[in-house]
Amino acid sequence: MSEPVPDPVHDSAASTAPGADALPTRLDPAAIEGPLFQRSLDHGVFSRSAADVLEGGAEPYVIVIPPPNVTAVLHMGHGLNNTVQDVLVRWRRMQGRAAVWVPGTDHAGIATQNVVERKLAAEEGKTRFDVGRDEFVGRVWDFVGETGGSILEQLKAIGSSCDWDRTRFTLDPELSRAVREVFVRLYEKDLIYRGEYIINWCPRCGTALSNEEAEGVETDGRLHHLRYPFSEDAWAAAEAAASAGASAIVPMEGGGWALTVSTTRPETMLGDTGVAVHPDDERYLGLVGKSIRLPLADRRIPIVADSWVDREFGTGMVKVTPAHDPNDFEIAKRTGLEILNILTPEGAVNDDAPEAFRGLDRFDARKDVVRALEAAGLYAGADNHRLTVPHCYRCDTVVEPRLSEQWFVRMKPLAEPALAASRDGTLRFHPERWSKTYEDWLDNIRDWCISRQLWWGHRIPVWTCADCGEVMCVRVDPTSCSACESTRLEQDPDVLDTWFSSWLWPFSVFGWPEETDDLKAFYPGHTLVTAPEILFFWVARMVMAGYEFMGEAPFHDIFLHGTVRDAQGRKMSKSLGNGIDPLEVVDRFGADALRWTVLSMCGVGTDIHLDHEDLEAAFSPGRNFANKLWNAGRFTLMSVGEGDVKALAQVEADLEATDRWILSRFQRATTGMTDGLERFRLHDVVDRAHRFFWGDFADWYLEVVKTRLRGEEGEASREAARAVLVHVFDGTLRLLHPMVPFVTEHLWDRIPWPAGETRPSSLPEAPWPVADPARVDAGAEAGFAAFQELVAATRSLRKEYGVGEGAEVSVVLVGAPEGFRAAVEAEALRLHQFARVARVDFGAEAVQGVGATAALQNGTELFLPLEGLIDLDRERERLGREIERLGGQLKGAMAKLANENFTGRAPADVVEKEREKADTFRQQRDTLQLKLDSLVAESA
RNA sequence: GGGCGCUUAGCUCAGCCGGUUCAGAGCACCUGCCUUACAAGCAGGGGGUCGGGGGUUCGAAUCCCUCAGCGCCCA
Repeated sequence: MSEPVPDPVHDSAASTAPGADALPTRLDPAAIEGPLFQRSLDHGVFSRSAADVLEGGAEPYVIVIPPPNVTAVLHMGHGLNNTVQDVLVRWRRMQGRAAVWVPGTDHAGIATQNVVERKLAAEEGKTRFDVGRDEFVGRVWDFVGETGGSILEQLKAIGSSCDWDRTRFTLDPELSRAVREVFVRLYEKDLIYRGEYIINWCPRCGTALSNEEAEGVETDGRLHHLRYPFSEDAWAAAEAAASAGASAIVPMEGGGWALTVSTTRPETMLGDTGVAVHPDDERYLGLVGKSIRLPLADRRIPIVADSWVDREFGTGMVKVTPAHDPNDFEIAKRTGLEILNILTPEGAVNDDAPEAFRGLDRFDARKDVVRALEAAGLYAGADNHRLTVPHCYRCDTVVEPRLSEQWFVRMKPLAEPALAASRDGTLRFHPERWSKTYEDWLDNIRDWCISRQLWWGHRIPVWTCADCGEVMCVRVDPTSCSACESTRLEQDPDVLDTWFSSWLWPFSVFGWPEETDDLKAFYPGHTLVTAPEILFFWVARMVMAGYEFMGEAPFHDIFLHGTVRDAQGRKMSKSLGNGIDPLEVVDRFGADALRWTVLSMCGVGTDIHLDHEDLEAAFSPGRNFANKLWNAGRFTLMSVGEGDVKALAQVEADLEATDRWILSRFQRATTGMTDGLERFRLHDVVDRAHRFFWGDFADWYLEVVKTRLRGEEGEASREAARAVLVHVFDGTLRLLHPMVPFVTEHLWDRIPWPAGETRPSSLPEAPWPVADPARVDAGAEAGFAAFQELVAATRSLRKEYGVGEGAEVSVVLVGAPEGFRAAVEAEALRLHQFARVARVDFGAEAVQGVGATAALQNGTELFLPLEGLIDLDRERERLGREIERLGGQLKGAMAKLANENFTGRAPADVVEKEREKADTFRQQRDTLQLKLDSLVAESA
């Protein structure tokens, strides 16, 4: 059930009398959020055109969304990421910027293909090869058409104010054209090349991966020691080496000698084509050039020297498997060793290996090889060994290093400007420390393997002529060979890494390579918001692409937020089942609650812990805040009432001290929050908002004006209070709107407006407050702080001695400074309201009699006569404790002031402050000491 | 092995360039309140020698060194 959303400005038929009419006592987010969001969409509040910038002169503010996978389901990581972006965008929009937040999705090659392959297997028992490439790709499109992009709808539920008309998909024709253009340009510049190298291969996905996609996982493994017998011609050299102390060389039982090599992957020995030692390793010098007989395979392989070998590791001799290890591959290239691939693409032993092992999965082969070596007396045991094993980042299968022909991007030239941008401050990371990680990666950049043996993605635009072998990389599909005009052309079957399209996102979404108005208006963008996990995958590469194709960085501020974890600190994941569904949170607590909760935990560089088993505990702070705001709004609207409200300027003369106080506090909140947003300190922003709205506005100001609003203090006072209330509440809603957009907008719609003042079209379009220095009133703040202290001290004493909350008391203030006395007299009514003080007396000397005493900061003795209620011993004890505490403070301050080093070296204002502190401590202590003395005297 | 970060109240975290009554918030806890905006609330309260040690300084939770524990990234 949703109540109709009044729309005083856009909808001429709407009620012309906004107000608190029948707001329920509790906020019902489900009733307001959907309709409000729809209204903003209907009025195009989130949309900006290039003309706004190019013709209207608006200053742009651009964020491109980290595109979620097209098949993804919204999780809390998205919830956090998009809340942060939305806060920034809504804030800048209110500041008058042409704010454009571009949404969209990523085709996610491997992930999406996996989903459809599994579906195909489950529903029809078929593989993609059974249905064929065209049919399969068609089915992926069908699947994406049905469920793809639903994550974008889910983003709307949390209030994401994207420019939804600009929604893009990395496989859209325009974006695909950008990918193709980039490929051809880089190819023409010789920055893309094809070559045979060891790449990371996922046997389950059946494709190459980039280095970044192979995630190292620390694993407890075994380091196996294998014995390779020397060929007969090497026995003499082996014996010499052994007697020279080479412990890795041992005599064989049946005669002859063997060496020892160590490996964590024994099955790879089937593909060994050599053994390497360090050229400077004197132990093995005589062996280089000799050969061994590779067990099981019964091949003769040479011993070579290569300086890559680490003399200290293991025996200092390493087996060389060029087709299955990147370092070994390099050794082989340098030393001319043969390259022998012994694994199939699925990770099983192939027919180039000894027959006994063919067809075995790599892990079974590992066991069998060990067994066979054992049987041959060539296994020398194993040690426990901790190692890092690469896993496929999509399916977690152990990645196999594999020799294969793939396409690569030469990264070094692209990395240079991206590196310089960080070093010279063009790019600013928040938190700053990530710049180091970014720079380190770019500094040690390696070429990027971009081809994937998949069907879902951008197909590599390279054709080979079957007749003459000509290779063509072209922007438009060729029909005949450019060299021999043959029409027998074959396109490279592979597709490109998904990141090869997302690295273009900041400009491809605006129509590049066309020179569009959008591109002119909205490139470069401003802020990128993401998690550190994709710093290399995406952020660094976007910067590179930005410089290469647009000549400048795609954004300048990079905000990296933490990871959402469960209560035990584990990353939320499907497999652990510890995830939180943001939509469930929205249903139960509202989008505002979700947003506020997440933001309040968004400390700089910290992860966010949420208990998936107790959503109530996790999200109640946000819900409670939104509800508090709701109720403060209800009260404000009800007490301001229906009649005309004056503008602040009209009640200037009638402003009271508390009005000046809240206005001053509001200026400080505005300054603080704006500053926090500029510095990406969202936790601070939330904290300041909370302190101002709840601590100042709701707890004190709303209470203070109650009697005035009821007209108990005259019409002028009432009108001033109403004007201030409306003014400050309007400003408060504006300050809070980026964080909690729904509850603020619902309330703001109902605020009465002073006649003659222009009302903004809607809260999302209302100008962000700018602090007015003229309204900062230190005197009013100090005065009200003293009043608050008096109230708190009185309440505390009342509680301490169990005075019932309803019971009235009188207080005596002894030694009150003149200004304070006047202020207290002026606020007598409020003192009654806050602390049930029925009567205040002022005295010059300590009052005799039974009661409780506290010393205020200005030295005033607060005395609460409590005849019959007070326990004198308790009061003496309490005063003693207080005196002792103050004495300690005083002693500390005095010691500092007595220290010439302090008075001489510390800044004058610090010394002065210390002097004031000492005076205050002394005054407070003396006040209480006098009181204690009199109590002691009395009981004596 | 290299790099980055963390360790502050029972829990999650603030505390930015060293100096606001010997450290703050939320949650949790204790006590009292359904006071006509709000019990998703109000009022009051307990709880921390800021991981250990050393140093710089007039002054350190804050800067430096070191040790211990934890986490992340890269090889």
